[in-house]
Amino acid sequence: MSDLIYSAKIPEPALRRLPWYLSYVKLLKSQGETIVSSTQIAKKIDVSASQIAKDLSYVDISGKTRVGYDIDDLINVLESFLGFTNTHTAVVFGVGSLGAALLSDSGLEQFGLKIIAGYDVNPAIVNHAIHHIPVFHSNEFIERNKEMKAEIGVLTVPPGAAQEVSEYMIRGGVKAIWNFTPFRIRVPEGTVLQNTSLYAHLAVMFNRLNG
Amino acid sequence: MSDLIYSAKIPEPALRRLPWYLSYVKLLKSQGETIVSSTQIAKKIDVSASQIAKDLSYVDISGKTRVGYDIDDLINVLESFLGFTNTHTAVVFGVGSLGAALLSDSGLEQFGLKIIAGYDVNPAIVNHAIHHIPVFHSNEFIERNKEMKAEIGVLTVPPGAAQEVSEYMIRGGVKAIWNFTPFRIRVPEGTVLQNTSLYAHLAVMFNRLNG
DNA sequence: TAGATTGTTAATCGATTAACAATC
DNA sequence: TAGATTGTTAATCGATTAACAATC
Repeated sequence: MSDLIYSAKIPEPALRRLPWYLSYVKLLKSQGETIVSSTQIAKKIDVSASQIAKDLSYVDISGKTRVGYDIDDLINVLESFLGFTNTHTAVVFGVGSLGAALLSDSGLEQFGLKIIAGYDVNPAIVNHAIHHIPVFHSNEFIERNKEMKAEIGVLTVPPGAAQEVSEYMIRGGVKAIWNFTPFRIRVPEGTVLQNTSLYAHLAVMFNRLNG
Repeated sequence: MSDLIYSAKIPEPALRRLPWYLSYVKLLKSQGETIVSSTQIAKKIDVSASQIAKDLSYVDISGKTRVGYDIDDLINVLESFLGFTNTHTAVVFGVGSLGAALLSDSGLEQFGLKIIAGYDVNPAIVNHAIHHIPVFHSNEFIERNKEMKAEIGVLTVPPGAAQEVSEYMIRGGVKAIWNFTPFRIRVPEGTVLQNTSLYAHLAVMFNRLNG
C-alpha cells in the first residue's frame, strides 16, 4: 500500500532513452510536423517500436490509435518528466578545463541546470568570473551556500580529491553529485549520485574498435 | 568454431566499471601500496566483491589466493585492456564551448585520445589554434583527413546537424563516433558509436532527485 | 469494415548475485 | 592445519523483445 503503486519507477536505461525521443520530435517540430507515431520514431533512431511504446508507458501521455502522438504534447510531457522545465541550482567544484567549459555552456541552463558559482583553490582563477559566473575559493563554500543553497554539486576535481570534496559538498547542503571524475565516490543514502566519466566512455569505444 | 571462444566479449556494464577499479588502485599505488584484494576494493568503492571478481575474469590477470592482486600488474593490465596505452587519433567537429574544452583537456591524451584537429564553420574560429591544435573549416575535412587519418570523430555540433555531420565524418574515414549531442544518430554496421549526452545524465539525476 | 496504431502481457535474454570449490 | 582469498558455476533478478488485444 505504498505510493509506488501510482508511480512505477522507471528503469534507468529507459530514462536515458527518453531524451533521444525528445530530441527527435523537437527536430520534427522544427520541420513543421505536428503528429508522430512510435513506429516512425523507431525507424529513424534505431530503437525498436515496442521499446519506445514501453518507455513512453512510464510517462503520462496517451497517443491516438491509428494516428500517433501530438508532437507539442509529447515535447511538453517529456521535458517536464525529465525535469528540464524546472530550474535546479548547481555549483561546480574544480574549475579546470572541463569545469570552466561547464560554466560557459549555456546549453545546460536550457535543460534546467543553472550553475550559480564555481569553487576552486587555484589563486589564478579564484575571485574572477567565467561567463558571468563567480568563482570563489573552496574554503568559502559552506558559508556561502547557506544563502545560495545550491542543490547539485558538479565534481570536476582531480580524482585523488574526489571523495573528500564530495563529502565537503554534501556537508554544505548539496543533494546530488554529478561526478565527472573517473573515481567511484561513495555517498550517503539519500544523496543522488550521477557518474559521467568521459574516460569510461572512451574505454568502451576503444574496446569496440578493436573487437 | 569462431574465435569468440578465445575472447568472450565483455558486457558493456562490466567494461564501464573497470575504470573505477583502475582509478582506485592508482590511488592506492600513490599511497605506496603494492597489493590489493578484491574484497578491499569492494568495500571502498561500493561494488560487490563477486561482481569485481566476475569483471576481472574478463581481463587477463590472475590474483594470488589469500593475498590478492599485484597493484602494478593490475594497473598495467587494466590500462592496456581499456586501450589507454594506445594512441587513438581524433578530430572534433563543432568547436563551441564543449568542443573547445575537449581540445583543451590534456587529460584525454593521457587516456589514449589524441585530438589532432578541430573543424567548424564559424569564421571567427576557423584557422585559429586552440591549445596548439589547429581548427579548420569543415569543408576541408575529407581532403585533409586523407593524410591525417583520424580514427575517431568527436561530435559536438548542434543536434539538428548531428546526423548529417556524422555521415560526413564517416565518408572522411572515421571508424568511430563519440556523440556528445542529445540526438540519437544512426551509423552503418561496423562503425562504432559511443553516446555521451550530458543532458541524458542530467535527466537521470533530476528524476532521482524528485523520486 | 479493414488496417494501422497504441499499449499491455507473456516470453526471452542477459547481467547480477549468491553459493561454493579450489588454492595457498 | 585453518583461514582468507580467487574465480567459477548456478540461481536470481530485471530489462528487452515479441505477441497480441484494444481501439479508432
